Amino acid sequence: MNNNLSKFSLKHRIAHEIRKLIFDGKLEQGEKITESQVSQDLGVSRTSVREAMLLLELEGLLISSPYKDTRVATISQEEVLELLIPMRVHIETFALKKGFSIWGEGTKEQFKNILENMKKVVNFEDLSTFIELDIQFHELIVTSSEMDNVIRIWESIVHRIRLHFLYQNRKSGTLQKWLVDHEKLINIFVYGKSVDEAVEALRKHIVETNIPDVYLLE
Amino acid sequence: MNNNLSKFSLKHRIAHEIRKLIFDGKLEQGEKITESQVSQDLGVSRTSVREAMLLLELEGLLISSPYKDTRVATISQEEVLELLIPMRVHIETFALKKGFSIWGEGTKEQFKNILENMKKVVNFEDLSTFIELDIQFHELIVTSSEMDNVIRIWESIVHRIRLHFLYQNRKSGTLQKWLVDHEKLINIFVYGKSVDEAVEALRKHIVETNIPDVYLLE
DNA sequence: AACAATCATATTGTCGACAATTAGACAATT
DNA sequence: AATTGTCTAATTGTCGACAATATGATTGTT
Repeated sequence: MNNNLSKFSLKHRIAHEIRKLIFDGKLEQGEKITESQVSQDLGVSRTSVREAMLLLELEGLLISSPYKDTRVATISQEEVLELLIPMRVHIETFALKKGFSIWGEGTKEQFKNILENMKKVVNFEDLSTFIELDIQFHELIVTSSEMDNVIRIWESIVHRIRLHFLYQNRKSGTLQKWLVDHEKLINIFVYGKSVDEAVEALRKHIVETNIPDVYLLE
Repeated sequence: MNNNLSKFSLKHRIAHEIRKLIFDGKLEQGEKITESQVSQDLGVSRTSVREAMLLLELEGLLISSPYKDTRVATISQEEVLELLIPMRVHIETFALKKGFSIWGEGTKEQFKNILENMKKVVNFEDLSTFIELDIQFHELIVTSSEMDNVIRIWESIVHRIRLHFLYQNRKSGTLQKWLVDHEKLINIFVYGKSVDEAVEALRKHIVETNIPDVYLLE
């Protein structure tokens, strides 16, 4: 736990560490995770780990029942495609509607920065980092709406979607396409004038990047 | 904390108690709530109260920032009407689609039981109890889908909607109308054959009971 | 061998104590 | 008078220890 640039409380930093283990594949679906082990590994007390794991449970990343062991969640494709992604679309378009007109130059710069960073990593086919940037991008949409609470709800579903996405291990070569997609979107956000156009573009972006073609045909 | 018919862990029972305080108006919007006070009042340790309050924070019922005091959330009508209720509609209709065809007699009995209980309290104009039954009704829709996780997401938004609803202090005399509404709905659930019909009826029910007429006109 | 009762171990649940941080009262400085 | 610094009280954050529970191994009985 060298991560003491604390701005977040310990439980949040621990939760972040565990999330990273899961997203990096160090912890697999259904694998057991115990409080004391994490506690030892990170050199913090079990109480803090408990609170972190409670957070993760409510994000749907961990599953636990009283006195039984805690495990990394398994993801149901049905749930992700039919429930979580539509909810995510609703949350992010809501945030965009509220935020679009109040964005200052600072926010627009942040969008452009994320895009620049994406361009930097696209050639390395570093999916993990790219996904991290994608999350940053969507998180910015949510937080810049300045609607408190929305970020909380967003977090309660987005990590599960991300996990589903990772387990799909997509074929390589799609990063370039994905980058172009983000570039178009950010241009509409930064230079566009119409909220409705931005909202529609975002909706399309989320659906197309998350739902496999085969599923859309049904 | 006489509530030791434990089937739920202590933190869940404590969270339930605090929720009750809020829904019964004993704790008002923006009012401060401290861990040690609750801990003393209920005769449990602060650790358990902390975990309970973390749950409530993630349900949007409490607000806290590091080392600062914790307070009962204030509710934004905009958020409830434009974000939470549409999300709720999506969650419950999803659950209904998944559950409708697998419901056994037991589930149908439970729906009928809830309706009977509603009939018993309708004449007392006991809004609080009626809302409790309404929650039970909708919770049954969600849990009987047998999709794990859905209940978790549902809980992360429904309590906030309920709070908004309570603060509206509606005029009396509406309970009878509300009962009839539930009766129709449950009949469609129990005796109806078409999922689509049930889904559409549920959607209509949620929107109509939660969104004031004035808002719909816009 | 099959089955049930008992026990051991691993893990989570709960607790009280101490540490860190904040906000407000009060004092010192300009 | 306004500002700045210092103390104090209230509150949240973190910790290690002990209690309760579930699971699987072991033993005993048929």
